[in-house]
Amino acid sequence: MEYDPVEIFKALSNPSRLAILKFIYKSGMTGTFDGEGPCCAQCSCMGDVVGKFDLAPSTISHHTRELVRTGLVRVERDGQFIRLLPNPEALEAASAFMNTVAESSGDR
Amino acid sequence: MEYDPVEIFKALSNPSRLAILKFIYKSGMTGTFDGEGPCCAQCSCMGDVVGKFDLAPSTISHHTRELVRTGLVRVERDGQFIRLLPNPEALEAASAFMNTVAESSGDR
DNA sequence: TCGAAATATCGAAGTAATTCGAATTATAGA
DNA sequence: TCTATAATTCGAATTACTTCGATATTTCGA
Repeated sequence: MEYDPVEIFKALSNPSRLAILKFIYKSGMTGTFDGEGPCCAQCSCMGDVVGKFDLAPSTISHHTRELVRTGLVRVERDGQFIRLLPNPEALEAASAFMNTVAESSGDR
Repeated sequence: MEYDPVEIFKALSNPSRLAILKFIYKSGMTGTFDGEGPCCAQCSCMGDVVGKFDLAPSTISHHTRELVRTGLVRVERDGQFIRLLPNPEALEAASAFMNTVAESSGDR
């Protein structure tokens, strides 16, 4: 998959969405369901995010869709639940883009 | 100076503003006036940017102000001209922030 | 000091983003 | 199959962003 830096920056430029992203990333990336959490112990699902933030479920869903659309987050259906998984590759791609611009200034 | 990642991401999330930033960065960062360009040969001034993009001067001015406000660009007055200088430190700060989030996922 | 050039500020129009509540779809389990 | 739970979609209200043209400010040079 290829990542669009502008779309990634836009996704990260909203404080709510950035907080949601950080929460999903902290929740881990193994994606292994073991039945210990509402959906799993190594990742978060929609309900976890809804419970964590003071935002309507529809708003969480909208922000999450943006995170998925830009590649920052991946989803897996797990029965009733939607597992949200970090995709650090997208962040790394945007970070690399920034470094390229920084270096184009002659900063070495 | 400290940099606000969210404000930097917002500044980078507009295609016009990102293009202006890239132009300023490519124009260099020495900030040494030698009289060879409209304002200088190692950097760009407002007029250079206005001449490069198909946007009204007031729009360029507004975007530049955002870039300066977030720390991505520095300005120096040079007589009639305003020199625009890259500040890669701000980009590096935002890039480092992204890497921290990426690493919080367990990606090592 | 006066005019021209560079840049900034202001106000307005159009567009996009954020958020919500209500209604809808999808799935698991009784 | 019916119900409860999880999540999404839709429509609307509010706010923010982008861009412009017109006007104002700053500075150089005649």
